[in-house]
Amino acid sequence: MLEISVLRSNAATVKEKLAKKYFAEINLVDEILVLDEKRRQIQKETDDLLAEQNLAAKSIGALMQKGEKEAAETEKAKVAVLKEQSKQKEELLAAVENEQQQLLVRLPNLPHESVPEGKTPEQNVVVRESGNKPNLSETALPHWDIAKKYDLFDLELGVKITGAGFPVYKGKGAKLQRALISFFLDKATEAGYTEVIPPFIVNESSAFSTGQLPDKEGQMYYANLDGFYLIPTAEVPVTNIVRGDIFNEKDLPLKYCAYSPCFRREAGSYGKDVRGLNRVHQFDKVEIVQIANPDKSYQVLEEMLAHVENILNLLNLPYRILRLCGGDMSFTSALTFDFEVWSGAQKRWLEVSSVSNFETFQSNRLKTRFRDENKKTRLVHTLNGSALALPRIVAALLENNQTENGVAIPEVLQKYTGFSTLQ
RNA sequence: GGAGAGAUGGCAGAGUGGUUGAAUGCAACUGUCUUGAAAACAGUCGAAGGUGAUGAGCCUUCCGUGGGUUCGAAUCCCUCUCUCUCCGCCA
Repeated sequence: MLEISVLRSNAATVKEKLAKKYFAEINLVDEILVLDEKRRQIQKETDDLLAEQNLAAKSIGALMQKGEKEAAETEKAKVAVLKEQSKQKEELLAAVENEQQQLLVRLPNLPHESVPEGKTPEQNVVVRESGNKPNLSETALPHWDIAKKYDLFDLELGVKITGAGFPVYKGKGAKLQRALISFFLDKATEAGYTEVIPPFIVNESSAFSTGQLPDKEGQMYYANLDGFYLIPTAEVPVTNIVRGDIFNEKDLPLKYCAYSPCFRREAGSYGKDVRGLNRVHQFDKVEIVQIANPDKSYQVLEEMLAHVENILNLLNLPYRILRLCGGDMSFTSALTFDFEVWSGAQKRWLEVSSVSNFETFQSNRLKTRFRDENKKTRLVHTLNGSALALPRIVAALLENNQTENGVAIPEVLQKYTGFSTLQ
Protein backbone atom coordinates (compact mmCIF):
# COMPACT_ATOMS: atom_id res chain seq x y z
CA MET A 1 0.00 0.00 0.00
CA LEU A 2 1.39 3.36 -1.00
CA GLU A 3 1.83 6.00 1.66
CA ILE A 4 -0.79 8.70 1.44
CA SER A 5 1.91 11.29 2.14
CA VAL A 6 3.65 10.29 -1.09
CA LEU A 7 0.48 10.82 -3.12
CA ARG A 8 -0.10 14.13 -1.43
CA SER A 9 3.33 15.57 -2.14
CA ASN A 10 4.04 14.00 -5.54
CA ALA A 11 0.79 13.25 -7.30
CA ALA A 12 2.17 13.93 -10.77
CA THR A 13 5.21 11.70 -10.28
CA VAL A 14 3.07 8.96 -8.82
CA LYS A 15 0.87 8.97 -11.89
CA GLU A 16 3.86 8.80 -14.21
CA LYS A 17 5.26 5.86 -12.33
CA LEU A 18 1.96 4.04 -12.27
CA ALA A 19 1.77 4.50 -16.02
CA LYS A 20 5.11 2.73 -16.31
CA LYS A 21 3.48 -0.26 -14.67
CA TYR A 22 0.59 -0.07 -17.12
CA PHE A 23 -1.80 0.51 -14.28
CA ALA A 24 -5.20 1.16 -15.86
CA GLU A 25 -6.91 3.30 -13.22
CA ILE A 26 -4.60 6.25 -12.81
CA ASN A 27 -7.56 8.47 -12.05
CA LEU A 28 -7.70 6.69 -8.67
CA VAL A 29 -4.87 8.94 -7.52
CA ASP A 30 -6.98 12.04 -7.87
CA GLU A 31 -10.01 10.36 -6.37
CA ILE A 32 -7.96 9.40 -3.34
CA LEU A 33 -6.60 12.91 -2.93
CA VAL A 34 -10.07 14.40 -3.05
CA LEU A 35 -11.16 11.96 -0.37
CA ASP A 36 -8.07 12.74 1.65
CA GLU A 37 -8.92 16.41 1.63
CA LYS A 38 -12.42 15.57 2.75
CA ARG A 39 -11.16 13.18 5.40
CA ARG A 40 -8.90 15.75 6.99
CA GLN A 41 -11.66 18.32 7.04
CA ILE A 42 -13.99 15.91 8.83
CA GLN A 43 -11.19 14.78 11.11
CA LYS A 44 -10.67 18.36 12.23
CA GLU A 45 -14.37 18.94 12.84
CA THR A 46 -14.67 15.69 14.78
CA ASP A 47 -11.64 16.42 16.93
CA ASP A 48 -12.92 19.89 17.75
CA LEU A 49 -16.28 18.53 18.87
CA LEU A 50 -14.61 15.88 21.01
CA ALA A 51 -12.32 18.46 22.57
CA GLU A 52 -15.33 20.54 23.53
CA GLN A 53 -16.97 17.55 25.14
CA ASN A 54 -13.84 16.67 27.08
CA LEU A 55 -13.68 20.17 28.47
CA ALA A 56 -17.35 20.09 29.41
CA ALA A 57 -16.97 16.73 31.14
CA LYS A 58 -14.16 18.10 33.25
CA SER A 59 -16.13 21.17 34.22
CA ILE A 60 -19.10 18.99 35.16
CA GLY A 61 -16.86 17.02 37.45
CA ALA A 62 -15.66 20.23 39.07
CA LEU A 63 -19.19 21.56 39.46
CA MET A 64 -20.40 18.32 41.02
CA GLN A 65 -17.66 18.45 43.58
CA LYS A 66 -18.62 21.99 44.46
CA GLY A 67 -22.21 20.85 44.76
CA GLU A 68 -23.48 23.13 42.01
CA LYS A 69 -25.99 20.67 40.67
CA GLU A 70 -28.00 23.01 38.51
CA ALA A 71 -25.02 24.38 36.66
CA ALA A 72 -23.88 20.82 36.13
CA GLU A 73 -27.22 19.86 34.62
CA THR A 74 -27.01 22.77 32.20
CA GLU A 75 -23.62 21.57 31.06
CA LYS A 76 -24.92 18.05 30.67
CA ALA A 77 -27.64 19.26 28.35
CA LYS A 78 -25.01 21.05 26.30
CA VAL A 79 -22.90 17.91 26.07
CA ALA A 80 -25.86 15.88 24.88
CA VAL A 81 -26.12 18.10 21.82
CA LEU A 82 -22.38 17.94 21.13
CA LYS A 83 -22.45 14.22 21.51
CA GLU A 84 -25.11 13.81 18.89
CA GLN A 85 -23.10 15.97 16.49
CA SER A 86 -19.80 14.23 17.11
CA LYS A 87 -21.39 10.83 16.71
CA GLN A 88 -22.56 11.75 13.25
CA LYS A 89 -19.15 13.16 12.36
CA GLU A 90 -17.42 10.06 13.59
CA GLU A 91 -19.59 7.85 11.46
CA LEU A 92 -18.95 10.02 8.46
CA LEU A 93 -15.24 9.98 9.18
CA ALA A 94 -15.16 6.21 9.41
CA ALA A 95 -17.01 5.92 6.12
CA VAL A 96 -14.66 8.29 4.31
CA GLU A 97 -11.58 6.64 5.82
CA ASN A 98 -12.84 3.29 4.72
CA GLU A 99 -13.58 4.49 1.23
CA GLN A 100 -10.12 6.01 0.95
CA GLN A 101 -8.52 2.82 2.18
CA GLN A 102 -10.45 0.74 -0.35
CA LEU A 103 -9.06 2.85 -3.16
CA LEU A 104 -5.56 3.13 -1.77
CA VAL A 105 -5.27 -0.62 -1.54
CA ARG A 106 -5.91 -0.91 -5.25
CA LEU A 107 -2.83 1.07 -6.25
CA PRO A 108 0.21 -1.07 -7.07
CA ASN A 109 3.67 -0.21 -5.86
CA LEU A 110 5.64 2.40 -7.78
CA PRO A 111 8.42 1.03 -9.97
CA HIS A 112 11.99 1.99 -9.13
CA GLU A 113 13.59 4.38 -11.61
CA SER A 114 15.82 1.60 -12.94
CA VAL A 115 12.82 -0.47 -14.02
CA PRO A 116 12.84 -0.76 -17.83
CA GLU A 117 9.93 0.36 -19.93
CA GLY A 118 7.85 -2.46 -21.28
CA LYS A 119 4.56 -4.24 -21.07
CA THR A 120 5.23 -7.92 -21.66
CA PRO A 121 7.74 -10.52 -20.48
CA GLU A 122 9.53 -10.24 -23.84
CA GLN A 123 10.55 -6.73 -22.85
CA ASN A 124 12.33 -7.80 -19.69
CA VAL A 125 16.00 -6.92 -19.88
CA VAL A 126 18.62 -9.64 -19.71
CA VAL A 127 21.16 -8.39 -17.19
CA ARG A 128 23.58 -11.21 -17.82
CA GLU A 129 23.77 -14.78 -18.91
CA SER A 130 26.21 -17.21 -17.40
CA GLY A 131 27.25 -20.83 -17.64
CA ASN A 132 27.48 -23.16 -20.60
CA LYS A 133 24.41 -24.76 -22.05
CA PRO A 134 24.93 -28.50 -22.29
CA ASN A 135 25.46 -30.22 -25.61
CA LEU A 136 22.74 -32.80 -25.51
CA SER A 137 21.99 -35.29 -28.23
CA GLU A 138 18.76 -35.11 -30.16
CA THR A 139 17.51 -38.05 -28.15
CA ALA A 140 17.88 -36.22 -24.83
CA LEU A 141 14.82 -36.70 -22.66
CA PRO A 142 12.69 -34.05 -21.03
CA HIS A 143 12.71 -34.32 -17.25
CA TRP A 144 9.31 -36.03 -17.03
CA ASP A 145 10.59 -38.90 -19.12
CA ILE A 146 13.77 -39.11 -17.06
CA ALA A 147 11.63 -39.21 -13.95
CA LYS A 148 9.69 -42.10 -15.36
CA LYS A 149 12.83 -43.93 -16.36
CA TYR A 150 14.30 -43.77 -12.86
CA ASP A 151 11.03 -43.56 -10.94
CA LEU A 152 11.79 -40.16 -9.37
CA PHE A 153 8.37 -38.61 -9.19
CA ASP A 154 4.88 -39.54 -10.26
CA LEU A 155 2.25 -37.03 -11.31
CA GLU A 156 -0.46 -39.58 -12.09
CA LEU A 157 -0.19 -40.87 -8.56
CA GLY A 158 -0.64 -37.34 -7.29
CA VAL A 159 -3.83 -37.09 -9.34
CA LYS A 160 -5.22 -40.10 -7.52
CA ILE A 161 -4.39 -38.67 -4.13
CA THR A 162 -5.22 -35.03 -4.76
CA GLY A 163 -5.41 -33.79 -8.32
CA ALA A 164 -3.33 -32.50 -11.19
CA GLY A 165 -0.19 -30.65 -10.20
CA PHE A 166 0.55 -32.47 -6.97
CA PRO A 167 3.63 -34.57 -7.61
CA VAL A 168 4.58 -37.56 -5.52
CA TYR A 169 8.37 -37.74 -5.25
CA LYS A 170 9.77 -41.20 -4.78
CA GLY A 171 13.01 -42.87 -3.81
CA LYS A 172 16.05 -40.95 -5.03
CA GLY A 173 13.71 -38.31 -6.38
CA ALA A 174 12.44 -37.65 -2.86
CA LYS A 175 15.96 -37.76 -1.48
CA LEU A 176 17.02 -35.18 -4.05
CA GLN A 177 14.29 -32.84 -2.82
CA ARG A 178 15.49 -33.16 0.74
CA ALA A 179 19.10 -32.68 -0.35
CA LEU A 180 18.30 -29.47 -2.22
CA ILE A 181 16.33 -28.08 0.70
CA SER A 182 19.18 -28.76 3.11
CA PHE A 183 21.74 -27.39 0.71
CA PHE A 184 19.79 -24.17 0.18
CA LEU A 185 19.15 -23.69 3.87
CA ASP A 186 22.80 -24.27 4.71
CA LYS A 187 23.87 -21.70 2.13
CA ALA A 188 21.41 -19.16 3.51
CA THR A 189 22.52 -19.80 7.08
CA GLU A 190 26.15 -19.35 6.05
CA ALA A 191 25.15 -16.01 4.56
CA GLY A 192 23.78 -14.88 7.90
CA TYR A 193 20.09 -15.65 7.50
CA THR A 194 18.31 -16.98 10.57
CA GLU A 195 16.44 -20.15 9.76
CA VAL A 196 12.79 -20.25 10.72
CA ILE A 197 10.03 -22.78 10.27
CA PRO A 198 6.85 -20.74 9.96
CA PRO A 199 3.23 -21.83 9.83
CA PHE A 200 2.24 -22.97 6.38
CA ILE A 201 -1.24 -21.53 6.65
CA VAL A 202 -1.91 -17.92 7.53
CA ASN A 203 -4.78 -15.73 8.60
CA GLU A 204 -6.31 -12.92 6.63
CA SER A 205 -4.24 -10.17 8.27
CA SER A 206 -1.01 -11.84 7.23
CA ALA A 207 -2.21 -12.37 3.67
CA PHE A 208 -3.27 -8.74 3.51
CA SER A 209 -0.03 -7.35 4.91
CA THR A 210 2.25 -8.85 2.29
CA GLY A 211 -0.16 -7.92 -0.49
CA GLN A 212 -1.83 -11.22 -1.40
CA LEU A 213 -5.18 -9.83 -0.33
CA PRO A 214 -7.37 -8.31 -1.52
CA ASP A 215 -7.87 -9.41 -5.12
CA LYS A 216 -5.43 -12.28 -5.27
CA GLU A 217 -7.50 -14.73 -3.30
CA GLY A 218 -7.83 -16.76 -6.48
CA GLN A 219 -4.17 -17.69 -6.26
CA MET A 220 -4.41 -19.16 -2.80
CA TYR A 221 -6.08 -22.24 -1.41
CA TYR A 222 -8.56 -21.22 1.24
CA ALA A 223 -9.66 -23.12 4.33
CA ASN A 224 -12.97 -21.37 4.65
CA LEU A 225 -14.06 -23.06 7.88
CA ASP A 226 -11.26 -21.27 9.70
CA GLY A 227 -10.66 -18.32 7.39
CA PHE A 228 -7.07 -19.44 6.73
CA TYR A 229 -5.03 -19.43 3.53
CA LEU A 230 -2.42 -21.99 2.49
CA ILE A 231 0.74 -20.02 1.83
CA PRO A 232 1.74 -19.43 -1.80
CA THR A 233 5.26 -18.65 -0.55
CA ALA A 234 7.11 -18.50 2.77
CA GLU A 235 7.38 -14.77 2.15
CA VAL A 236 3.94 -14.40 3.69
CA PRO A 237 4.46 -15.94 7.14
CA VAL A 238 8.12 -14.93 7.38
CA THR A 239 7.60 -11.27 6.52
CA ASN A 240 4.70 -11.18 8.95
CA ILE A 241 7.08 -12.06 11.77
CA VAL A 242 7.81 -8.34 12.02
CA ARG A 243 4.28 -7.08 11.64
CA GLY A 244 3.65 -4.13 13.98
CA ASP A 245 7.22 -4.03 15.25
CA ILE A 246 9.45 -1.00 15.68
CA PHE A 247 13.18 -1.69 15.52
CA ASN A 248 16.28 0.20 16.45
CA GLU A 249 18.31 1.23 13.47
CA LYS A 250 21.26 -0.82 14.62
CA ASP A 251 19.18 -4.01 14.58
CA LEU A 252 18.66 -3.75 10.82
CA PRO A 253 18.85 -5.57 8.56
CA LEU A 254 17.00 -8.61 9.84
CA LYS A 255 17.67 -11.68 7.75
CA TYR A 256 15.43 -14.72 7.74
CA CYS A 257 15.36 -17.83 5.62
CA ALA A 258 12.74 -20.53 5.58
CA TYR A 259 11.90 -23.70 3.81
CA SER A 260 8.23 -24.20 3.07
CA PRO A 261 5.97 -26.02 0.73
CA CYS A 262 4.13 -23.52 -1.46
CA PHE A 263 0.56 -23.91 -2.60
CA ARG A 264 -0.67 -22.14 -5.68
CA ARG A 265 -3.93 -22.59 -7.47
CA GLU A 266 -2.45 -21.11 -10.66
CA ALA A 267 -5.69 -21.02 -12.57
CA GLY A 268 -4.18 -20.96 -16.01
CA SER A 269 -3.19 -22.84 -19.10
CA TYR A 270 -2.42 -26.48 -19.45
CA GLY A 271 -0.27 -28.02 -22.10
CA LYS A 272 3.36 -28.56 -22.85
CA ASP A 273 4.44 -25.44 -20.98
CA VAL A 274 3.19 -26.92 -17.76
CA ARG A 275 4.23 -30.52 -18.28
CA GLY A 276 6.21 -32.33 -15.63
CA LEU A 277 7.48 -30.03 -12.94
CA ASN A 278 7.25 -26.87 -15.03
CA ARG A 279 4.21 -25.73 -13.13
CA VAL A 280 2.64 -27.48 -10.18
CA HIS A 281 0.18 -26.60 -7.43
CA GLN A 282 2.42 -27.70 -4.59
CA PHE A 283 6.17 -27.26 -4.58
CA ASP A 284 9.07 -26.78 -2.22
CA LYS A 285 11.04 -23.59 -1.88
CA VAL A 286 13.60 -21.94 0.34
CA GLU A 287 12.93 -18.25 0.72
CA ILE A 288 15.21 -15.48 1.95
CA VAL A 289 13.74 -12.35 3.49
CA GLN A 290 15.36 -9.14 4.68
CA ILE A 291 13.96 -6.27 6.68
CA ALA A 292 16.16 -3.34 5.80
CA ASN A 293 16.96 0.27 6.44
CA PRO A 294 15.38 2.14 3.49
CA ASP A 295 18.64 3.97 2.83
CA LYS A 296 20.42 0.67 2.30
CA SER A 297 17.81 -1.58 0.75
CA TYR A 298 19.23 -1.51 -2.76
CA GLN A 299 22.58 -2.70 -1.47
CA VAL A 300 20.67 -5.45 0.28
CA LEU A 301 18.98 -6.34 -2.98
CA GLU A 302 22.38 -6.68 -4.66
CA GLU A 303 23.53 -8.91 -1.85
CA MET A 304 20.51 -11.15 -2.29
CA LEU A 305 21.08 -11.38 -6.04
CA ALA A 306 24.68 -12.38 -5.42
CA HIS A 307 23.49 -15.04 -3.00
CA VAL A 308 21.17 -16.63 -5.54
CA GLU A 309 23.75 -16.37 -8.28
CA ASN A 310 26.31 -18.11 -6.14
CA ILE A 311 24.01 -21.06 -5.55
CA LEU A 312 23.30 -21.46 -9.25
CA ASN A 313 27.02 -21.38 -9.96
CA LEU A 314 27.63 -24.05 -7.35
CA LEU A 315 24.98 -26.21 -8.97
CA ASN A 316 26.64 -25.55 -12.29
CA LEU A 317 23.41 -24.56 -13.97
CA PRO A 318 23.38 -22.16 -16.90
CA TYR A 319 21.29 -19.17 -15.90
CA ARG A 320 20.35 -15.69 -16.85
CA ILE A 321 19.18 -12.75 -14.80
CA LEU A 322 16.31 -10.56 -15.98
CA ARG A 323 15.42 -7.12 -14.85
CA LEU A 324 11.64 -7.12 -15.09
CA CYS A 325 9.97 -4.40 -17.08
CA GLY A 326 7.20 -2.26 -15.59
CA GLY A 327 4.40 -4.26 -17.14
CA ASP A 328 5.66 -7.65 -15.98
CA MET A 329 6.34 -6.76 -12.36
CA SER A 330 4.12 -7.87 -9.53
CA PHE A 331 1.60 -5.59 -7.90
CA THR A 332 3.70 -5.21 -4.76
CA SER A 333 7.21 -4.87 -6.13
CA ALA A 334 9.34 -1.78 -6.78
CA LEU A 335 12.12 -3.67 -8.51
CA THR A 336 12.35 -7.35 -9.39
CA PHE A 337 15.03 -9.56 -10.84
CA ASP A 338 14.12 -13.00 -12.10
CA PHE A 339 16.57 -15.86 -12.39
CA GLU A 340 16.00 -18.43 -15.09
CA VAL A 341 17.88 -21.67 -15.63
CA TRP A 342 18.36 -23.35 -18.96
CA SER A 343 16.59 -26.61 -19.29
CA GLY A 344 18.56 -28.50 -21.91
CA ALA A 345 16.05 -30.95 -23.29
CA GLN A 346 13.08 -28.62 -23.36
CA LYS A 347 15.42 -25.98 -24.71
CA ARG A 348 13.85 -23.19 -22.75
CA TRP A 349 14.50 -20.93 -19.81
CA LEU A 350 12.67 -21.76 -16.58
CA GLU A 351 12.12 -19.22 -13.81
CA VAL A 352 13.58 -20.46 -10.54
CA SER A 353 13.85 -17.31 -8.48
CA SER A 354 12.41 -13.88 -8.19
CA VAL A 355 14.17 -11.34 -5.99
CA SER A 356 12.38 -8.11 -5.15
CA ASN A 357 12.55 -4.94 -3.16
CA PHE A 358 9.10 -3.89 -1.98
CA GLU A 359 10.35 -0.70 -0.40
CA THR A 360 7.59 0.48 1.97
CA PHE A 361 4.71 -1.13 0.11
CA GLN A 362 4.47 -4.07 2.48
CA SER A 363 5.81 -2.34 5.58
CA ASN A 364 3.09 0.29 5.29
CA ARG A 365 0.56 -2.51 5.64
CA LEU A 366 2.64 -4.38 8.18
CA LYS A 367 3.29 -1.20 10.16
CA THR A 368 6.87 -2.31 10.53
CA ARG A 369 9.09 0.62 11.40
CA PHE A 370 12.43 1.56 12.88
CA ARG A 371 13.70 4.56 14.79
CA ASP A 372 16.17 6.61 12.80
CA GLU A 373 19.02 8.70 14.20
CA ASN A 374 16.54 11.46 15.08
CA LYS A 375 14.34 9.01 16.99
CA LYS A 376 11.65 9.35 14.39
CA THR A 377 9.80 6.27 13.28
CA ARG A 378 10.15 5.38 9.62
CA LEU A 379 8.84 2.47 7.62
CA VAL A 380 11.40 -0.21 6.83
CA HIS A 381 11.96 -1.71 3.41
CA THR A 382 11.12 -5.38 2.93
CA LEU A 383 12.84 -7.63 0.42
CA ASN A 384 12.63 -11.26 -0.45
CA GLY A 385 13.78 -13.80 -2.94
CA SER A 386 13.62 -17.46 -3.74
CA ALA A 387 16.84 -19.25 -2.94
CA LEU A 388 15.54 -21.35 -4.52
CA ALA A 389 12.35 -22.93 -5.82
CA LEU A 390 12.92 -26.63 -6.31
CA PRO A 391 10.85 -28.09 -9.17
CA ARG A 392 12.45 -26.28 -12.07
CA ILE A 393 15.89 -26.68 -10.54
CA VAL A 394 15.21 -30.39 -10.52
CA ALA A 395 13.93 -30.24 -14.09
CA ALA A 396 17.09 -28.49 -15.26
CA LEU A 397 19.40 -30.75 -13.26
CA LEU A 398 17.79 -33.86 -14.65
CA GLU A 399 17.80 -32.67 -18.22
CA ASN A 400 21.20 -31.02 -18.33
CA ASN A 401 23.07 -33.73 -16.47
CA GLN A 402 21.60 -36.77 -18.17
CA THR A 403 23.94 -39.36 -19.59
CA GLU A 404 23.46 -42.84 -20.89
CA ASN A 405 24.36 -44.14 -17.46
CA GLY A 406 22.04 -41.96 -15.43
CA VAL A 407 21.90 -38.41 -14.18
CA ALA A 408 25.00 -36.92 -12.59
CA ILE A 409 24.44 -35.17 -9.27
CA PRO A 410 26.36 -31.90 -8.82
CA GLU A 411 29.26 -32.35 -6.47
CA VAL A 412 27.97 -29.86 -3.87
CA LEU A 413 24.83 -31.94 -3.46
CA GLN A 414 26.44 -35.32 -3.10
CA LYS A 415 27.09 -35.05 0.60
CA TYR A 416 23.35 -34.40 1.00
CA THR A 417 22.10 -37.08 -1.37
CA GLY A 418 24.59 -39.73 -0.49
CA PHE A 419 24.80 -40.78 -4.14
CA SER A 420 26.49 -39.26 -7.17
CA THR A 421 24.26 -40.59 -9.91
CA LEU A 422 20.57 -41.07 -10.38
CA GLN A 423 20.00 -44.37 -12.10
C1' G B 1 -14.17 -30.68 24.04
C1' G B 2 -15.40 -29.38 29.80
C1' A B 3 -14.22 -26.02 34.28
C1' G B 4 -11.75 -21.76 36.11
C1' A B 5 -8.41 -17.37 35.74
C1' G B 6 -6.57 -13.55 32.92
C1' A B 7 -5.29 -9.84 28.67
C1' U B 8 -2.29 -2.47 30.85
C1' G B 9 3.67 0.97 27.68
C1' G B 10 10.21 -2.98 25.18
C1' C B 11 9.70 -6.28 29.70
C1' A B 12 7.81 -6.79 34.77
C1' G B 13 3.85 -4.75 37.33
C1' A B 14 0.26 -0.86 39.96
C1' G B 15 -4.25 1.13 38.86
C1' U B 16 -11.81 -0.89 39.98
C1' G B 17 -15.79 5.81 37.46
C1' G B 18 -13.19 12.31 37.43
C1' U B 19 -6.15 16.37 35.04
C1' U B 20 -4.36 8.36 34.41
C1' G B 21 -1.42 8.20 28.26
C1' A B 22 -1.33 5.73 32.65
C1' A B 23 2.46 4.87 39.42
C1' U B 24 6.83 1.98 40.36
C1' G B 25 10.99 -1.19 38.88
C1' C B 26 14.05 -2.98 34.92
C1' A B 27 15.75 -2.04 30.08
C1' A B 28 16.90 2.04 26.65
C1' C B 29 18.64 7.13 25.48
C1' U B 30 21.14 11.98 26.88
C1' G B 31 24.19 14.54 30.25
C1' U B 32 27.48 15.09 34.82
C1' C B 33 31.51 12.47 36.95
C1' U B 34 35.85 9.17 35.01
C1' U B 35 42.22 8.36 31.43
C1' G B 36 38.19 4.90 29.54
C1' A B 37 34.33 1.85 31.33
C1' A B 38 31.28 0.53 35.37
C1' A B 39 28.83 2.55 39.48
C1' A B 40 26.36 6.90 41.18
C1' C B 41 23.50 11.24 40.19
C1' A B 42 20.22 14.36 36.92
C1' G B 43 17.09 14.38 32.83
C1' U B 44 14.53 11.99 28.64
C1' C B 45 11.86 7.85 27.34
C1' G B 46 4.79 4.61 23.52
C1' A B 47 2.18 5.00 18.82
C1' A B 48 -1.11 6.99 15.07
C1' G B 49 -3.97 11.10 13.06
C1' G B 50 -5.10 16.47 12.76
C1' U B 51 -3.12 21.58 12.97
C1' G B 52 1.72 24.20 12.48
C1' A B 53 7.21 24.66 8.46
C1' U B 54 8.57 17.29 7.75
C1' G B 55 10.15 22.72 14.33
C1' A B 56 7.89 24.04 19.12
C1' G B 57 3.21 24.03 20.90
C1' C B 58 -1.89 22.61 20.75
C1' C B 59 -6.02 19.06 19.73
C1' U B 60 -7.94 13.93 18.95
C1' U B 61 -7.60 8.65 19.37
C1' C B 62 -5.43 4.16 21.38
C1' C B 63 -4.82 0.06 28.32
C1' G B 64 -6.56 -7.66 23.47
C1' U B 65 -11.22 -6.85 19.57
C1' G B 66 -15.99 -4.81 18.60
C1' G B 67 -20.27 -2.74 20.88
C1' G B 68 -22.95 -0.56 25.29
C1' U B 69 -23.90 2.38 30.10
C1' U B 70 -22.30 7.50 31.84
C1' C B 71 -21.56 14.51 31.62
C1' G B 72 -16.98 11.49 32.24
C1' A B 73 -14.31 4.41 31.61
C1' A B 74 -8.04 1.22 31.65
C1' U B 75 -11.76 1.04 35.63
C1' C B 76 -18.99 -1.02 35.02
C1' C B 77 -21.99 -4.33 31.24
C1' C B 78 -22.19 -7.46 26.67
C1' U B 79 -19.64 -9.89 22.18
C1' C B 80 -15.57 -12.01 20.07
C1' U B 81 -10.35 -13.39 20.02
C1' C B 82 -6.22 -15.01 22.48
C1' U B 83 -3.25 -16.73 26.77
C1' C B 84 -2.64 -19.52 31.29
C1' U B 85 -4.17 -23.54 34.95
C1' C B 86 -6.89 -28.15 35.73
C1' C B 87 -9.61 -32.31 33.33
C1' G B 88 -10.50 -35.12 28.79
C1' C B 89 -8.55 -36.50 23.92
C1' C B 90 -4.22 -36.90 21.00
C1' A B 91 1.05 -36.85 17.15
